Amino acid sequence: MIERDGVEGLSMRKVSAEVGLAPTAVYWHLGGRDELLNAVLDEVLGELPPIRATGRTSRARIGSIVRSARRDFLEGMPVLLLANEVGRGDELSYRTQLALAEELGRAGLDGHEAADVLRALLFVVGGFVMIEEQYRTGEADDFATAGRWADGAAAEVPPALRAAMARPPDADALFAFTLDRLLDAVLPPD
Amino acid sequence: MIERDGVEGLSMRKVSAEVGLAPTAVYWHLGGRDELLNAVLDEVLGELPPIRATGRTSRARIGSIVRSARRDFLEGMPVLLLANEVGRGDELSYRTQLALAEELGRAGLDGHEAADVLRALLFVVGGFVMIEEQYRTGEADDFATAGRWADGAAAEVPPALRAAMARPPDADALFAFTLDRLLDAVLPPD
DNA sequence: ACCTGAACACCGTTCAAGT
DNA sequence: ACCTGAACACCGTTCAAGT
Repeated sequence: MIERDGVEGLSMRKVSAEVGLAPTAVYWHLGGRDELLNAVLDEVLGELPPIRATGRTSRARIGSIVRSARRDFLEGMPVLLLANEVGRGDELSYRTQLALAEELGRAGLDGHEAADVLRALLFVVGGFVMIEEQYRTGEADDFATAGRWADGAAAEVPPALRAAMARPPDADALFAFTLDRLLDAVLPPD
Repeated sequence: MIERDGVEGLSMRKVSAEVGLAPTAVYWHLGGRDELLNAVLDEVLGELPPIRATGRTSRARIGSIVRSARRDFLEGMPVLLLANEVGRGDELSYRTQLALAEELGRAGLDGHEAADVLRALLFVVGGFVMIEEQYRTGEADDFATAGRWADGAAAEVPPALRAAMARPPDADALFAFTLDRLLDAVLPPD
């Protein structure tokens, strides 16, 4: 039901109808909507497959973890939104945190700095995914600022940049670009 | 009302009561909830002050724009959530886009690559802000994975990193770290 | 132990009717 | 042109009552 209509599309009354009970029966079993959502999330979290890095260099392996985290989040958006709604978003990323920590250790990073790198990567993934979801959810005219860039405004801006901003962003390419540059700046050389 | 209770705390019936009319009167004037929200957003967008960069080097100026964008978003979270709800999140960042474009041009970037850099910075800011909001909204036990890091699990991970991950993240420091590294990798030298 | 029905306090929205 | 009242189809939740 959450997969189909999102978290906000799940109602106690619909759930109980699907199960063939009165709405109030669910309250006896679980307590309320919040408890139901948490119970669903518990179930989902228990079934997540382990994360495996691919690649030879540790940079490649770290990149593969981050990329697959993004893919997993994008494919399981309803679950991510559910986790965020009940305030347990970080639990969903725990497996990724572990895999990254292991690989960052192998890359020679440790302590405070390694934690910063790990979290920077995680925040960037999470941020991209949530913004991409905003774009996906919106209508066709969602990319409203494109028109303004195409118009003659912004005289101080170089025209080639203006033209590039008038085209909608390619989220995949933008993510690859950002991740690449960030890894450049954040991993030890070699 | 949105400032106080968030977008989801605004209801047609409360609004109309505040104004001293029947709920249905609002429908005659505006059309519905969606139109009301868009009208509010229009008003807010019209009153935004211009963005001014500070600093001598173009790197400093770009950094200042990005930092003040984050500050503005964090201070005006209800407005950001409103803009996202009605699918106009990018309009809220248009002033920042303009300021960045101008400054990136001055830094010698143009065209496709400049657009990538601009959007990478924007996505990172937006992503951080939205994730920080998730943390702010949650309960005290929200940082649930801290406990797991403190526990003995994750044997493959260096202990100093494990200890660092057991402490909750400092969003300000993490953002400064991420922005600094990203600017290193993304701006032309000098 | 498990379930129901009635009830309360909410929603967004439509529409015929009033002035 | 502007507003109201009644109504419809929803919510989450509580609680006394049933078996």
